Amino acid sequence: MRVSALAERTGVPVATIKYYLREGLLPPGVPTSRTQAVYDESHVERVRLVRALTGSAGLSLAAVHEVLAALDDPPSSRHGLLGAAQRALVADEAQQEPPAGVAARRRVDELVAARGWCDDPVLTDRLAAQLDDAEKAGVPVSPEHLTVLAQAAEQVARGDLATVPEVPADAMRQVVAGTLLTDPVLLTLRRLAQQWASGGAGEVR
Amino acid sequence: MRVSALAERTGVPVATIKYYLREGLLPPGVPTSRTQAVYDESHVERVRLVRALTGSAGLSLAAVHEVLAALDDPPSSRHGLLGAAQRALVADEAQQEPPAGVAARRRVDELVAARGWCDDPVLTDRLAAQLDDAEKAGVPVSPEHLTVLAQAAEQVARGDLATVPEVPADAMRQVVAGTLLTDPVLLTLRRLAQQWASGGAGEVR
DNA sequence: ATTATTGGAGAGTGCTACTGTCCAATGTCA
DNA sequence: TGACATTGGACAGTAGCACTCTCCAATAAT
Repeated sequence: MRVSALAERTGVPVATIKYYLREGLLPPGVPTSRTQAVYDESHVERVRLVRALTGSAGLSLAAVHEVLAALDDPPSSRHGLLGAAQRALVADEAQQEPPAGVAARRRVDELVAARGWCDDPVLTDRLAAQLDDAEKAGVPVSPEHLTVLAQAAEQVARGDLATVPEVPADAMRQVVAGTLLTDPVLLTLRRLAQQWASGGAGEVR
Repeated sequence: MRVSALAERTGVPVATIKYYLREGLLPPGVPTSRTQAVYDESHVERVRLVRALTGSAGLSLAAVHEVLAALDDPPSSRHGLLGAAQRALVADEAQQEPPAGVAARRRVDELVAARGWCDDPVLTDRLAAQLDDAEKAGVPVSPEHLTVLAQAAEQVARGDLATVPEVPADAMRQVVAGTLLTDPVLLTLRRLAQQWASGGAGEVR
């Protein structure tokens, strides 16, 4: 398969594929001469993955790059696999957060302790900053509301882990790409469920 | 309060506030002369809301504009309020989705029917497109997984509605801004819960 | 009277994700 | 064999977004 065929299979313009190759998002094809190379199914999948991650998942190409690096270097043991997957997920858009208030920090620490979660500093910092943001915007998150969200998150997480296959490389793909791609799904479901919970069909126009 | 004071109160540069004024994200202050106007607390809140929505919630300024328009025009009756809030939420980033496969469409229809949800065409279309995206990326969402997500979404939605105050304007703010700002919170909680569900502290570095 | 600030307007910036153009080397088909 | 299309590689150009800068005459503060 040459570039034009790859472009046709994926629906992505040749110019864009060349760009992805240059940026290292796509491994080079196998050269058959000085000005020719062939691509295979793995390239098709990779392009589709990139498109899905930048599309509905909304990642930047830089974030996609990190995710792909993690997927290409899966730990051989099953132990530590989820840790690696987590690191890839957590780093996906590591915006440096401002300090985050002390009050928010304490609430997060209490939540983590109450639920018996482990205290990942990156994630808890981020969470504290997000709660701070909401508070500053005049829409504070009540402890009860936060608890409900946390319970739902646990339910989701259990469901996520139930789908993980045995093979490490597949497991990585499933956890990392699966989580990133179902993030928007979860948010859409939330809106649908809000309509349902608010009394349903009558409200919708 | 003049611009410089507003800037100091919110931590946003004067130039940016001028920009927001120009773009209509911030209502003009009350002019006291030809080259002077005063701003009040509502302006401070508005700036903070805009920053929160573009920050952790990740909305574009165009999306923020739509959300603010909805907040500034709350329906007087409690009936239809949630409908209006929903419309604002749903339109927040109305990327026009490609057709979305027939299979995905049917799965969504079945899910909506099974759970007794109402069939908002915009949301169900979006959901179908997202499932399609995941499938094309090689990370299909199993029916069981989707069901788990839907159940969690219902739980979240019930919690969301429990926090809604009586006053329509406040209710709008709470539902619309609250949902948008807790979207990222929910996703962060999901990652924390995944670490917890995967065996916890041992996995984390 | 002097200095700082204001609203308003327009131009300029930096970043991201492409997109277009050009090239000589190579492949494809007549 | 020749005409034409395609390829990899390099670089410049573009569009959109969210600011940011500069300028201005008219105030406001001291």
